[in-house]
Amino acid sequence: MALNLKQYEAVRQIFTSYLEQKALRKTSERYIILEEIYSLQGHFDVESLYVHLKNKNYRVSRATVYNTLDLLVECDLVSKHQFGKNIAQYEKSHGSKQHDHLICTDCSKVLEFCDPRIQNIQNTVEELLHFNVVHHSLILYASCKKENCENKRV
Amino acid sequence: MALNLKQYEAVRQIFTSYLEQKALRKTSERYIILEEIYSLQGHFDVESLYVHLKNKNYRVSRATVYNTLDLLVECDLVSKHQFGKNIAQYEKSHGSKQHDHLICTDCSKVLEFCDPRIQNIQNTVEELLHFNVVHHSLILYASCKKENCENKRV
DNA sequence: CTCGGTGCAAAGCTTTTGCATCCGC
DNA sequence: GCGGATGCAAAAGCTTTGCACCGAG
Repeated sequence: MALNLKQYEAVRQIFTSYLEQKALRKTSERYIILEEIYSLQGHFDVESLYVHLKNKNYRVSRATVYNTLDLLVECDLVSKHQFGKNIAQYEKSHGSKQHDHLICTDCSKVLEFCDPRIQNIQNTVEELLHFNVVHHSLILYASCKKENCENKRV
Repeated sequence: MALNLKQYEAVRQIFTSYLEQKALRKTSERYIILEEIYSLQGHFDVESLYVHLKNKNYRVSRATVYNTLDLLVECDLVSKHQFGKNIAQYEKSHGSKQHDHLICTDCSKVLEFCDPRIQNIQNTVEELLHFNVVHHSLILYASCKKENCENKRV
C-alpha cells in the first residue's frame, strides 16, 4: 500500500533514463503505472493493477498497462512470471534481493527463497552451451508438510 | 515420428493402472492421444497435437485433448511447461532423463540441459521451508554467443 | 442400463490490435 | 504541428463449459 518515496525516486530516475535512451515519450500514464506498481506488495496480475488504477480514478486503458509493463520488464524494474497458469504475474524488482519461488501445491500460495547455488548452475550451462544467461526462472512445486497448511483442502 | 513400441507398452500400462486406480474409463480416445504423444519428438502444444490427430482422421475434440493431457500430467507421463508465453507446451516424460530448459533470447529455440545440483537446492529448500518438493521448473533465458545463431534477427 | 466421457460449438479470459484522438517533444 | 502513445472497443488466441449423445463397465 505505502509507497517508499526514496525508492520510488530512484526507480523513477531509472525509468526516465531508459525512456530517454530509447527515445520514448515520458507520458504521465507511464509514471502513474510505475508508481502504482511500486506501492503494491507482492505479486499482481494485469487485471488487478488495472482495477487499482481505476479505483484511484486514473483514466488508463488495459492496452497502456500492457504496453508499460513491457517497458518496465525490459528495463528490469519489474519482473514477469508465468506460474503455471495462463495469467502472467508481475512484481517490482528494483532493490529486491534475487529470489526464486515455491508454489504450494495444496493452496497455490507463492513463497520466496534465495539460493546462491543457482548461479553456479547458470555458469556451468553458459560454458557448456555457449550462451550468456540473461535471467532465469526457478519454480519449485511443493506440498506443505504441516497439517495446518492454510488451505489443505483440494 | 516413430513410436517406440516397447516404451509405449510400458507407458500404456502405467496409464491403465492410473485410470483403474482412479476408477476412470479406459476410452479409446485417451489411448489414441497417449500414443500420438509418444510418437512425437520434443515439445508440442495442444493445437499441434490436435492437428496431428485430425490429420490421421481420428475423431477427437479439443476438449478431450485438454482433458486427457490433464490426466497424463497427473500420472507423470507428460510434463507441462509455460515458457513465458500463454501457450502451454507439453512433452512426454516417461523414461526421459530429468532435464531443464534454456530458451534462446535471440531465436526462442528451446535447448535442454541437466544439472544434478538443482537437487541440492531442492533439498535445502525442503528443509528450510518444511515442504516436500513434488517437481520443479528451471528455465534459463540466454542469448547465443555465436554470431551464427540461427535467428540472430530481433 | 447408467452415467462418465465425448464432440461440437459457444462462452470465458487474457492479451493484442485498429483507429480516432491526444499530447510530448 | 508531427508522430508516438493513449483510450476504447473489437478481435484474436488459448482454454473451459454446456449440452445432447455415445459407449465403457
